[in-house]
This record gives sequence, structure tokens and C-alpha cells, in this order.
Amino acid sequence: MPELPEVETVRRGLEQMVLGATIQEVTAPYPKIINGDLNNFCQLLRGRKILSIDRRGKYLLFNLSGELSLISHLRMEGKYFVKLSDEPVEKHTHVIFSLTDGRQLRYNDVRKFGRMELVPTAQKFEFAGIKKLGPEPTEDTFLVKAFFDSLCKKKKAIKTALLDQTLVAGLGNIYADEVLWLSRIHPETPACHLTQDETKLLHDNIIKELAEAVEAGGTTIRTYTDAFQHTGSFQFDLHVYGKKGKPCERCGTAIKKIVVGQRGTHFCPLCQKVE
DNA sequence: ACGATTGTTGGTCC
DNA sequence: AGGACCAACAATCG
Repeated sequence: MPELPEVETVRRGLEQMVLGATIQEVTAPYPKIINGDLNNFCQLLRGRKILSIDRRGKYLLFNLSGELSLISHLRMEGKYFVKLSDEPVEKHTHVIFSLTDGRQLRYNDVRKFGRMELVPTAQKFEFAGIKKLGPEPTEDTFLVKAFFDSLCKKKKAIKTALLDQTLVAGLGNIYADEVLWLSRIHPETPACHLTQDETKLLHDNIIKELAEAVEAGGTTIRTYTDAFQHTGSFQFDLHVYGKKGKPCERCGTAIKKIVVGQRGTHFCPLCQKVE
């Protein structure tokens, strides 16, 4: 559920709380979260200072002193909390970074799907998952022409194409459904069938929607909170996600829920035309 | 009570 | 090459 807006909100919170902090010790009660050797991970982090925190797609990148970066993906339910060391550790806390100032950065993840890994800072964008990412959804980097050219070559459903992070980075199941509703495009439309006008509209809606969701602090559907444990408010701006059976805000037709590419997909059967 | 559902990435298989 | 499918998990929903 953390898609780009949620990850960006987490990043901003962490930036406020732990920028400049130094890691004293790392423990991992559930070591599977960490890719690579656990002892190596803990030892390498000791004494490093958090210099900056980036985001690329849905990945968080902690840039540390000594040219080392920690790449972290929250997957479904990963969360970061910052607490005083003597505060009781929450259930489902899997990695604890003790800081030299008496606080702890805690990674919490009910479903244990999240992963983190250390890479040399110079190679952070070469990391497997990040290397494959398409452009960030901003005017400067996400270009309509390239988007149209890629869609042209894809026979798969446009919804599936939006979730594949190589065309544009950051959309997940919720925002994919929303931008398709906004653009009046049926989620099962083969990507190669979109007209230039539809592609332009979809492109513009992706940029606008994700930016607005960031402004709202993300969407809290079930459990998402940022590093301050604050919920987002964009769930109040959703039009189709989770609205099965409710009237479409544009035409009053009941919103349908189907499965597209093994993902729950919400749309209006009247104003999102097929093909 | 218990099976289905939830969503992201990466791996496998074809 | 790239698409189809599944696994990694645990909680919640019906």
C-alpha cells in the first residue's frame, strides 16, 4: 500500500527526525528483512551518520557517511518509527537502529514483505530494483512521447502496464485505478489501443494525482502511517478504489470491481469505455 | 471457524 | 523477450 505518495511522506518525516543522526548499533529480531549477510549489515552500519534521505519510485535510500547507502522497500505494510530507546518496542518490529542520541529508528512490518540492503552510494541507482525503474512522475522527467511509444508496444491491459514500474515509477494498485477513472479509460484496454489524446490525459492525470496525494500526506486505507505515525488524508479524495457498488461521482452508475492481472480493479462501467 | 482476500516485487517457467 | 503465474507473510473480512 505504500505507493509513491506514502513513501515520499515517510521520507519527509524521516528527514525531519533522523537527518544528521549517527547509528550506534543495529539489531534485527527478524533478519529475513535484510538481504545479504546480517552480521556484515550490522557491522557496516555502526558509526555511520545519516547524511541525506532520497526516494526513487517506492524505494527509500538512506545515504550514509563513508559512501554507503541503505536501500529500503516497504512493500505492503513496512513502516518506520522513531522512538526513545526505553519506550516499549511495538509488535512486528523487525530491525532496530539505535542512534547515539538515545533514540531508535525502528522498522516495523506486519507482513514481513519489506526488504533492505546496503550498497555503495556510488552504485545506488544501479541496484537491481532501482535500475529498472521508469521516470519519476514529474513534468521534467516523465514525457508523453516516450510514454506513448512504450504503450504502443504493449498488448497487456493498461492497468497492468501502469503497475509495471518501468513505464513510470511509483503507481500502485490504488492510484492506478484512480488515474484510469480520472482519464475515463477502462482498465482492461490493451495499452497499445490508447490514442495520443488518451495517453496525454492519462500522463497529465498521473503527475497531478500523485503530486496531490503527496500534498495530502498519502492515502491511509488500512494501516499506513508515516514516520510520525500520522495517517494521510488522500483516502477522502479517492473516486473508485474501495467504492464497489457505490455510485460513480460522474454518472451515478455502480462502481464495479473485477480482477485485472491478478489485482483487484475498480472502475465505472459506464464512463470508462472498453477499448 | 476458516478460506479468501489484501498488494509489491522478484523469481521461475515457458 | 516478455508474459503468466506464484511465493514471500499475517491479519482481517465475510
